[in-house]
Amino acid sequence: MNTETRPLDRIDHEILGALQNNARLSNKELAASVGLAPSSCLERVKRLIQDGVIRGFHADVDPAALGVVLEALVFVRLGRHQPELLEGVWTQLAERPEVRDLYYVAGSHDLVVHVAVRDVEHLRWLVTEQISSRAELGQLETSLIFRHRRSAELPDYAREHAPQPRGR
Amino acid sequence: MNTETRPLDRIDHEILGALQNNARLSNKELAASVGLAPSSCLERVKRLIQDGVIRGFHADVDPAALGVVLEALVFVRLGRHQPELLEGVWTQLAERPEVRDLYYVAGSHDLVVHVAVRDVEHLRWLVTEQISSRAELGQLETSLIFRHRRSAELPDYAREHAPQPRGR
DNA sequence: CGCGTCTACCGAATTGAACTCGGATGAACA
DNA sequence: TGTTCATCCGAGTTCAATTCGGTAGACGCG
Repeated sequence: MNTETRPLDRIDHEILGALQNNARLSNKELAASVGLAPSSCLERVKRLIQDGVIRGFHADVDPAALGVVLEALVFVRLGRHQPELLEGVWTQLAERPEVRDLYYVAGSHDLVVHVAVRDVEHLRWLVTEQISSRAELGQLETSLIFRHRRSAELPDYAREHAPQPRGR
Repeated sequence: MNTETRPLDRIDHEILGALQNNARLSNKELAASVGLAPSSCLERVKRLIQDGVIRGFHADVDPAALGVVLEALVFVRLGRHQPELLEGVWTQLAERPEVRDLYYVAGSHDLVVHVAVRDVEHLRWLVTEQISSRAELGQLETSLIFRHRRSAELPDYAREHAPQPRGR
């Protein structure tokens, strides 16, 4: 997606910024905030979704309300660097509900896994039974998360150089 | 928030699950999927927001469309462990637009910072000028992110033990 | 047990937004 | 300077969101 499509203009970037902060903005409000008629604004939003620029809309829920009392980062070093091995581990980890974020990185670790668990025993089980056994002999380190903050909005480096809106 | 409030029942959990995956579900569809009338469903969603269980709704935008060509994890070890020092570093980092996630963790690192940058030079600048200078002489390691996956939905450990819906 | 209260439910009615569509406008290009 | 085309607008229609009055179980208490 997002291939062979017209570059985003200033208004598109404003729409993306607004929807990252509040995905429930009504189309009417959104249109007003970017200076378009509702019909025109709706067209743009649909196009952004269609083109894959907007991947989805998600509610941000308090983990504590769901019984998540513990989160951790698990740093994994794989034994041998076989691309096929990585693919398998990646897929299996990505499917686990406890995994909130999965990073494949360069450097002294290979994988960084952000997990949300029920309690300490659950964490122990997850790390030893589910991760360690698949990580093929690599080093493994688990760090409890004391505090975590996630930003809603991505930086927009393309905004400044965006072309002027077309049309009338 | 979310203090001194009735525990969530089965239907609340279903609502939370649905909205995490698609925050733009119409209230009518949502109501149908959880087996409530639209008016009753709307009441519940409002209450969940009011109680802070739902913290917000966010569009998930493709970073590439915003000119993000590089992401990295920066592992920071602070020099001395003074709570006040941490507070200052935390706040300053959290305010930087490049920072997508900020973790304060136990273990061999203190801070893990997920950043999204324009290019390599931008990353160098961010790490040396903005992070290193504030980290008070700690060790610092930067790992490029080759691949990243984020799950939309949190695991729900409270769901199974949730009380039955009340009312009629 | 029987009563009162309370909470969550529903459904009808109203408001308002979402969405469609025909026509106009200005930019780009030849 | 004429043609093309994407984007815009606004009126009209459809349909969802929201309000509100009334009801039915659950619960606590006498």
